Amino acid sequence: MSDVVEEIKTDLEKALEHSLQKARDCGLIKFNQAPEITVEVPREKDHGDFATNLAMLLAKPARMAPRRAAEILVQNFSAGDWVERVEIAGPGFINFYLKQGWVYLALPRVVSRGAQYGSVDIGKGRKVQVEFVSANPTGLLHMGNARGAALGDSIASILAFAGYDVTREFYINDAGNQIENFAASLEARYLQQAGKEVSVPEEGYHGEDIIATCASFWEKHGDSYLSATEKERQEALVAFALEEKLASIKKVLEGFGVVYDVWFSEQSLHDAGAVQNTLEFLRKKGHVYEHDDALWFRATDFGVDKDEVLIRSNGLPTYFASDIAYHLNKLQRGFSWIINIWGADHHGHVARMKAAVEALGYDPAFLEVVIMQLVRLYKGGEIVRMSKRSGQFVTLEDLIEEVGRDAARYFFIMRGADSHLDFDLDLARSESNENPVYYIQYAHARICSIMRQLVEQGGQMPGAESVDYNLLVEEYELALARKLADFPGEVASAAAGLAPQRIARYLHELAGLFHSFYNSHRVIVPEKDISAARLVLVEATRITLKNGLGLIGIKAPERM
RNA sequence: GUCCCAGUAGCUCAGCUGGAUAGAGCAACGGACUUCUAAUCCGUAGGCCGGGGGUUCGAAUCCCUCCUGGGACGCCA
Repeated sequence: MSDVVEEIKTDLEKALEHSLQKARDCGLIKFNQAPEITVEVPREKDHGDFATNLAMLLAKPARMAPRRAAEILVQNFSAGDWVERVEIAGPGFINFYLKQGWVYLALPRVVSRGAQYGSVDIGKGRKVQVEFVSANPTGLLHMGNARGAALGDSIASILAFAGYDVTREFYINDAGNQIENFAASLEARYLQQAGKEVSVPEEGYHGEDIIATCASFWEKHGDSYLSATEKERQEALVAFALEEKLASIKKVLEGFGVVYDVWFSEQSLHDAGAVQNTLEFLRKKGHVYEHDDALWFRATDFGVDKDEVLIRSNGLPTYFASDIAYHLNKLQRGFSWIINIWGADHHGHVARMKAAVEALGYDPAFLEVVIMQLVRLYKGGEIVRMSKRSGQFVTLEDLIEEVGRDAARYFFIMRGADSHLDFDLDLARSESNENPVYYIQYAHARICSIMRQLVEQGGQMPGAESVDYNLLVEEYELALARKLADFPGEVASAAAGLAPQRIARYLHELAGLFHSFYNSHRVIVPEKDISAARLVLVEATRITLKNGLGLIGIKAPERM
């Protein structure tokens, strides 16, 4: 247990429970059912270190004025080691004021847990899968994919740190309609390469990357596929292009700090007969029907407003059909929490997919879809228009090139998934005080600099257990230590809410407290004892900053 | 028309599983480098939390309704 805040909360809750029981036994207070006892950290510092609203919750069942209930509770309250005084305030809050040193309980724990500080076990090893990006392997990664990558990867890291058994997965849409389209586009470019007058289909892929792909195909195979059948030619082109595209996507994502555990091919589901088997299963369960030569899923049975086509009248299964097979596959692999990160343009798909999960005989709550709102790119104060048709858009690769991996990742996760993101390229690129990423990294670099200074002066890091923390009495020292103690709780909240932006905000606040401290006090001072205590304080800060930055995939530089 | 997301300081947004006096960054203004990194700090100013109703001891937070902006509503994915 490294969460000092949680420990004290629990202790206080237990003490309150005893107090309540005692008061009831003495007949001072009467009620049928005890309200839930919770201790919270008040927003206002003046309201103590911890507080409870128990007396107010008690007012109704005990038929008693809340302040009176509070008085009884306080009179029967036996304080633990750290409680200095208890006060009743406002409408009936009970505020607990702790002895100053309690915040320093966290420091030796941070140091001893090191890279593990902040990890919690709310997951208890539960198997969770996070599927994200899953971009069409027919093109380049765009800003939407980039946001999905940053969000999905950070969520996965946070869940892993919170005790879940996490699998990161990329679903490769290498089957269906868009592959037909892809094939036709590739073929057109190939034939153009051979000097023929062919145009890329209207609905095809017009990007320049396709031309480049065809050029490398031409280099390898020359005109040997001119005489082949259309089918052979297209298959060869598609196989070649998919391999090249996937390798490139993988490489770019790795450059963005995103590494997957599983790359799952949609085509493999068709090859294994999984799509057919899934449809057969649904048919047996009576969830499908035929209409207008197509096969439909009766989503309306599960409260969805429209049914959905599984097999088109031309005999080809829809994307939805293979997606159901894919989700069945996920469930069969033992994931009891499946998180999909989807763009807002797919939100209509959510209810249907949940209905499908239910139709398959699983709890639809197993499936959680994080819908992220779209990204608008700004440059020079104006929106940068992205258009697939013209092949003109900013790719993830361009973005990393232009603003750097760390700034890009920070900007994508500093807002909640459900808020529309205006990505200001100029701001992200600026290496100035306008850029919050550097603010956090700078705090880390500054601490590293202190450590270098320490070594240069022949000093060394004191043992965290041997330090007298009571020497840390300055306001900034207390605030910093208090903030460090919050980290495990922040990780738990971020995991529960799938909210990496909480980590970003936390780190920004932590860095801010450090900078304030740094500007008012020196760490390495002639008084050895104070120096030792401060060294542990900043070392604990460094560890926490590094761990937190790791969760959102941002580097913690030692120098800047 | 139906559904989803958003509406909080001049700008971009936190806070939204209900708590006490609503926060941060940027922008504005005034200060701080002979010191372990000034990519920093200190201070000032800035608000009918879109409008209206309701639930509650208590609402930015929950419910209803209206307004505004974005998105989705295909035998595309």
